[in-house]
Amino acid sequence: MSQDLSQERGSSQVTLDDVAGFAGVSRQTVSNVINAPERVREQTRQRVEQAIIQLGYQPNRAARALRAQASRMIGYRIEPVHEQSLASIHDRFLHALADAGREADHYLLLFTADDPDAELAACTQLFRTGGVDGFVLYGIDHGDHRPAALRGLGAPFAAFGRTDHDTEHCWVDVDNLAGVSDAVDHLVERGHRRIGFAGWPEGSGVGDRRAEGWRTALARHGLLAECHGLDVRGTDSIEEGARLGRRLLDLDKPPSAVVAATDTLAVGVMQAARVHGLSVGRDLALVGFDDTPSAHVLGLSSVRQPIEAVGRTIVEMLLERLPGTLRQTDTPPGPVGRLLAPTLVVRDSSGATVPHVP
Amino acid sequence: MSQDLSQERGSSQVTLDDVAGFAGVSRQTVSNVINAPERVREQTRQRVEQAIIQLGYQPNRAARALRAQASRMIGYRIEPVHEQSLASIHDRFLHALADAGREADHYLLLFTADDPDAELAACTQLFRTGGVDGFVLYGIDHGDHRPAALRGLGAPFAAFGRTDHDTEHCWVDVDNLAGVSDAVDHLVERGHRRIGFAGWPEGSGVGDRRAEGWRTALARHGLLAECHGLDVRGTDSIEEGARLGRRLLDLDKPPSAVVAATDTLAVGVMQAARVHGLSVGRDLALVGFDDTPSAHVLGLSSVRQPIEAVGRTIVEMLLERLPGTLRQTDTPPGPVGRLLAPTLVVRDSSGATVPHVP
DNA sequence: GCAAGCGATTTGAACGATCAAATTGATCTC
DNA sequence: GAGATCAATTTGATCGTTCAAATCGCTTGC
Repeated sequence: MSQDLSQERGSSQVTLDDVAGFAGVSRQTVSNVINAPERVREQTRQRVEQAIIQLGYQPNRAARALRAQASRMIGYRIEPVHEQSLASIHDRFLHALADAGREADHYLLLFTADDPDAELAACTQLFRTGGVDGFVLYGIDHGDHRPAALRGLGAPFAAFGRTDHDTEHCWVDVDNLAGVSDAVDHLVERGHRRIGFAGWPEGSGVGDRRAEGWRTALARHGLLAECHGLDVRGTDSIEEGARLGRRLLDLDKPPSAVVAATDTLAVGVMQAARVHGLSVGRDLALVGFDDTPSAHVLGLSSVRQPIEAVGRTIVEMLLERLPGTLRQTDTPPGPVGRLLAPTLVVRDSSGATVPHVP
Repeated sequence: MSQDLSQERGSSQVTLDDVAGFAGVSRQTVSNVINAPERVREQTRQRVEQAIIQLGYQPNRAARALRAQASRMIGYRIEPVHEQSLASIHDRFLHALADAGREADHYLLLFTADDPDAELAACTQLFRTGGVDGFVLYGIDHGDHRPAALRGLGAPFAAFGRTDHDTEHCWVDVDNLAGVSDAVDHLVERGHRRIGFAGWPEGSGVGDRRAEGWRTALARHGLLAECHGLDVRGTDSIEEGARLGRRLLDLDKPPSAVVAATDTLAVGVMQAARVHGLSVGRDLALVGFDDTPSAHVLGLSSVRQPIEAVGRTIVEMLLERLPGTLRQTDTPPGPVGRLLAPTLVVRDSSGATVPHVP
C-alpha cells in the first residue's frame, strides 16, 4: 500500500518541504525525525517516516554539506600505476576504505597527482573548497613530508604508515617486524638454519623493520651467527631481486631458505634460483611479502597484510577526528597510532613440499 | 607583493562576499569574473582577479552544487577484489578516469556494492541525493541489466563495454576482435600454422568477439581448416586455463602456438606446457590478453587494451551528456559508441626467441 | 532635450538543508 | 487561577553560490 511514488520525472527532487506538506508537519520536524528522532513525538515520527518512504525522500547532499560545513567526503589520492610493481594492495585498500566509509555515509573522493607537490596542491584545493572533510594517506614512511604539510593546512587525516615523527600524526601500520619474524619462525620450524634476507636498502622505516624482523627472529632461535652475511639489499624490482638472489646463491655456503621483503623481490629470487637449477620449494624455500596475486599464481608463500582491517581502522580514526561527527569530546583525540598484525600464507615455495636441507 | 593572505585559521572560509568587499565590487561581479568573464569590464576583471589571488579564494563546492543542481561528481563502483584474477586494468582505468575528470573539475566518487542489485540501489541513492551527476560503468557485456536500469533512473552514464542493445546507451569498447586478430597475425608471421585458441564459453559479447578475431584472422590466412578443433573454452581461471592447455597439448597434432582470451587463461596454459615438458617461447608460442603485471613478470606476450584512452573517452562522453555542462545543444546527443584499437605487446613467450615449429 | 538603447554592475531570490530562537499547548505549583 | 515548567513543534535566519531581473551611467538618434 505504501508504494514509492517518486519516479515521476528524472529531475524531480523530493525535498524536506514536500515531505512536510505530505505529512502535515513543518520542515524542521521532518529534519528532526531524521537527525534527532528523540525530539519528536512517537506518533508524529511514524507519520513522517511513512511520508518519507512514500515519497522516496533522500536528503540532498549539497544542501546538507553547505549548511553543516561538512561534505561527508574523504579525499584519497591514487598514485600513478607502476606496471612493475605487483601491488594489488592498492585495490584491496581502496575497497576497504570505500566499504568502511559507506557505513558512515561517507564516500571516497578520488584524485590524482603526479608528485608530492601536486598532491599537496590538490589537497589544499579540495580542502579549501569544502570538497572533502579530510584525507587518507597511503604509503607514508620515514621522511615523508605530507603529514606535516596536511597538519599545516589544518586538514584532518589518517595515514597508512608512519613517519619518524609518528607521535605527531594519526596512523595505522602493519607490524612489518612481526610479519618477517613469523616467516622466519615458519622456516626454522621446517628445519632451515641458514635463512637469507633480501630487502631494501637501509633508511626506510618499513624496510628497516622488515630487516629487523629477520634479525630478531634469528636471534631468538640462536641462528644469528650462522646467518651472518646472508643479508642482501636492493631496490624493489624483479631484476634487482634476481641480482640479490644470485648473490645469495653464489655464496660458499648458500642459504637453504630466503625471506624477501616483497613479492617483487621474491619473484626475482625465484628467477635466480631457476638459473641456478634449483627448484623453489624443493631446493630452496622462499617467502615473500604482500601476498600479491602473482604470489598466488606462482605458489609463493607470502606475508599477507591485513589491509581490510587497516582500511577500516583508518576510516574509523579519521571520522573520529572530523569536527561535527562526534560532539561529545570538545578536545579532538590526540595523535594516535595503531599496529596491526599480518599473517603468513604458506604455499608450495616454503612448505607444501618438504625442502631438501643440506 | 600580492601574497596569499589566506592562511589565518584552518576554519576560515573565504567567500565571494569577502572578495567582493576587498575588490570594491558586488558579489555577482566576482561570480561573473569566474563564470562569465566577458560580461565584466577588463579593468574591473583584473582588479577582481587580483583580489581572488590575494585572498586565496576558492569557490565552495557545496554551495555551487546546491545552486547549480550539479555536484560535479562522477559515481564509480569498484568491484570486490578477485584474488584470482590478475587484472590491473582496474587500476589503470580508475587512474585514467580520475585524471580525465580532474581536467574538467569533476571528481570520482567511489562506492562499493556486493552485487548488481546493491549497485543499483547505491546508484539510485547517490543520484537522488545529488551526490553524483552521472556514472561510469565498468565491464558491461551482453545481458547486463545495469544500462537499462540507469536509463530508467534517468541518470546519465557512459559504459566501458556494451550490451546486445548497444544502440540504446553510450559506450566505449576495445576492439577485441582486432586484438586477437593481431595476435594471430603476429604468430602467423613467425611461421606458425597450427594456432590454438583458449577462450570463454560462448554467450558473452567480449568472449565471442575474441574468438571471432581468431577465426577471421585464420580465415584471412587460409588456415581455418588446418586449425579445426583447436578452439577450446572454459571459465576464466588459472586452473581452467591449465585444463584447456592440456586438452590442446594432448591432441594428436597439437598446436605450435596458442592465443588465450585472457592472461589468466594464458598462465594456466603455461602451467600445462611446463607439465608437458614444453618450454613456452621455444616449444610453444603463447599470447595472452590484458597485459597484466603478471604477463610482464612471466614474459608473456599479451594484447594490451588502451585503457587510458578508454577512460578519457568515457569521461568526455559522459560530461557531454551532463545537463548544464554544455548548453548549446538543447537535445542531448543521442546514444553513441566508440571502438578503440588495442596493441600487441611482444615478449619472450611468442617472439623474442625463434620458436621451434614442428 | 528626452526617450531609447546598451553595456556594466547590483539587488533580490532561490537552491535544500540545519541551527537557534520563538511559539504553542499541556501540565504542574502555590 | 495566574504564572512557571517542559515537551513538541514552528518560524526565521543562514550556509555560499548562481540565476533573473532591476538599476545605473552613458551614448545615440530625432
